[in-house]
Amino acid sequence: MEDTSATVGATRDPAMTDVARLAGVSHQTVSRVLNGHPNVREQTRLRVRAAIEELGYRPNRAARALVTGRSQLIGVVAQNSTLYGPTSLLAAFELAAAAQGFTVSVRRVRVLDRSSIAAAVEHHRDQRVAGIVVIAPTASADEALAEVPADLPLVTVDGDPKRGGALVTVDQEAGAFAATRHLLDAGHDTVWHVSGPVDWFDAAGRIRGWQKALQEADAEVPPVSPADWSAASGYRAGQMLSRMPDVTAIFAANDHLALGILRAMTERGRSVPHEVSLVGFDDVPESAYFSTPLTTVRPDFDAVATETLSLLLSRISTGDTDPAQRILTPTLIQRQSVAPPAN
Amino acid sequence: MEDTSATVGATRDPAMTDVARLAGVSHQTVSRVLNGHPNVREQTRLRVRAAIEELGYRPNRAARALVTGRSQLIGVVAQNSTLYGPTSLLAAFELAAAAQGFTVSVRRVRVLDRSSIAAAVEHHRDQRVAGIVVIAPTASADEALAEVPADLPLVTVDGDPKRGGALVTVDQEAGAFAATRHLLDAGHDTVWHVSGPVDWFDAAGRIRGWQKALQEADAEVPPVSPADWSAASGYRAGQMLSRMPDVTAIFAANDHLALGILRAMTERGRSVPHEVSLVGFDDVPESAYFSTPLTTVRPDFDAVATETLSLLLSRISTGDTDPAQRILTPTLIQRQSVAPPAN
DNA sequence: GCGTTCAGAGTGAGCGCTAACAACATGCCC
DNA sequence: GGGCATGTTGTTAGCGCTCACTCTGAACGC
Repeated sequence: MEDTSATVGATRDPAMTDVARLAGVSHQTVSRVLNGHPNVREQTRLRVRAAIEELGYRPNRAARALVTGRSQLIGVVAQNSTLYGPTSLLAAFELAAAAQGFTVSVRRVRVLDRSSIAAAVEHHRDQRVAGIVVIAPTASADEALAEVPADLPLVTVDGDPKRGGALVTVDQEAGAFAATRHLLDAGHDTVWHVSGPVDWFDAAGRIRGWQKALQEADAEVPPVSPADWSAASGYRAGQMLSRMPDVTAIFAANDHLALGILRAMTERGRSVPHEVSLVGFDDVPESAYFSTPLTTVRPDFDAVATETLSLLLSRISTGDTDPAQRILTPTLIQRQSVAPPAN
Repeated sequence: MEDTSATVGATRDPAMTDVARLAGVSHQTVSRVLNGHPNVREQTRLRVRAAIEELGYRPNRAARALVTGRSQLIGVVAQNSTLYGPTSLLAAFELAAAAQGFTVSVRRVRVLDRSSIAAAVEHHRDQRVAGIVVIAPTASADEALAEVPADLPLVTVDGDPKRGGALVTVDQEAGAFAATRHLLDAGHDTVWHVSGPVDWFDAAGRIRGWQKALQEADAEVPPVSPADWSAASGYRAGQMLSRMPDVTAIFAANDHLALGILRAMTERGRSVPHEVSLVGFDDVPESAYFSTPLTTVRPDFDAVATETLSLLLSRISTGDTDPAQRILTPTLIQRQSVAPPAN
């Protein structure tokens, strides 16, 4: 190939006009081919495609974004954490978005406070994203969102179902209800709960579902043991609970808490499930291999991700802004950490 | 299509000329203020800033990118997984990049094969990213990278240290050596190894470090038990090892494998650490709460992330393309899963 | 025959910005 | 005062695209 392009490296990338010249058409025709417009003769289309191929032409997105005012960019605001749920969700979302031809730009915030979230959203607006997804699992995150102008498609994940706007989340309450109900059904008089941080909607929802199941069964509602999501805090809560002989069933707000509880129980010689039954939440892949395989509740993070994307894309294309909620029900996964009470 | 936008703001976003008009200067002066050029009178600068504030003006990045040919975008290619290491790394990288004013666009690939990676890299080139980071932990990923044109700053993470190019990774060999050495020091005759998938460089490096420690100690080198990174596969490998009475020490290629092994040992009534000692790798936050708190090796993912970013940024600004490797040494975290052999 | 339609092209403007240069005032030297 | 550097600002020309046009010729109806 010793033709016109013989000059070395420093030449600029080929532009649409270069393709047009090579194909013997106008730049507009190249644009039409690229954007799949009708009214281009098949033969012309082929010539253009060949020229594109030959030059290794790639459209300049910046130029397109400049003139159209739109981009194929989706901004995501997420917390800086490696928690299983948000992580799974984000990975699934990125994959799904890529499949739809969208680029995902992720902005992590160190803490979920008003100003950090506002700044992250502002950043995405600066980038002229087509839409924004905010993983807003806490009240503070949610408040920050209330201040965000509604002129940009925005979908909240794991946010407050009671808030307006577009939202996708898991039915925490139903999951917690099922977990608690399962323990009651096994014959326990009541169920104790080690919760996540109470300013998280997920944690609050799980508390509600747990309470509801107890109340409907006329069971005593014991005090909540508050924790964060970590195994360490589960361990600490478990140390307390392990000293209380009447505790025979525990619903932990996630699997890592359950792991910590499991360890505390073992240390104190209380066998799970024979003396204490335990249910977790999330179904992390490891939970089947805990020293007692864990009965837990599995949210479908893939489904949350695809729902989020489809909701966002529909808002991007229609400009819709009215509230829309998609709430997915998790399923109970039964393993070996639940048994009837000993006596 | 109805254009009933939520807000009345049907008028277009303010542009630089609008700011200029309000401030009584030319658009070029606005540009100078925005880009921190010298040679703008303080008074003028203030007037411009006030006008920007008043109009809520935000620069159009697409226009800037179009004219400069540069963007403040970093593309990341990552695998679709929730493995602790890559996840931690990615989160830390996103945070660090944001702090430097860069936007991170993540492209997930379903499998780490040649064509997927090539497509992901192409996608980023289409976006005219300033640089690319590829998390390339397997041979196939690495091969794909060999075909990528070198005209764009690219840093590989977790790739093959023997390959040229810019690379940041953890010294797997040193970590595995330390883990194995620690078990030998405890008095074990030899150490068995449950490895990660052998096409992963991490896994291969850990195997090498383990072997080296054994060889230097003139210990027998038992066959490797191959697994993937999951607790499930660790459990399967553990079932085998638990039946072999002469197995008294195991180095697992990561903590989740160790968890599976732990469970298999427990099922068979072999106590950890009294009958079998066990060391993991990664130091996942839960590993301190396993039924036996796990002695493990901790890579500093934050450091990997910041090293990656600094290496990439330096290449972006200097245009450097010669090989550069940054290899970080992990540290051994001692807990309770290692003890002297029983007899 | 002439007008009408329409597929299949091309032309020109302009999106919002930066870079290069021009223009002008100011201060300073000799 | 002329010449010249220096600081400050304005003017102009694109970057590579899409959009709204215009233009052309063939098909078709009456």
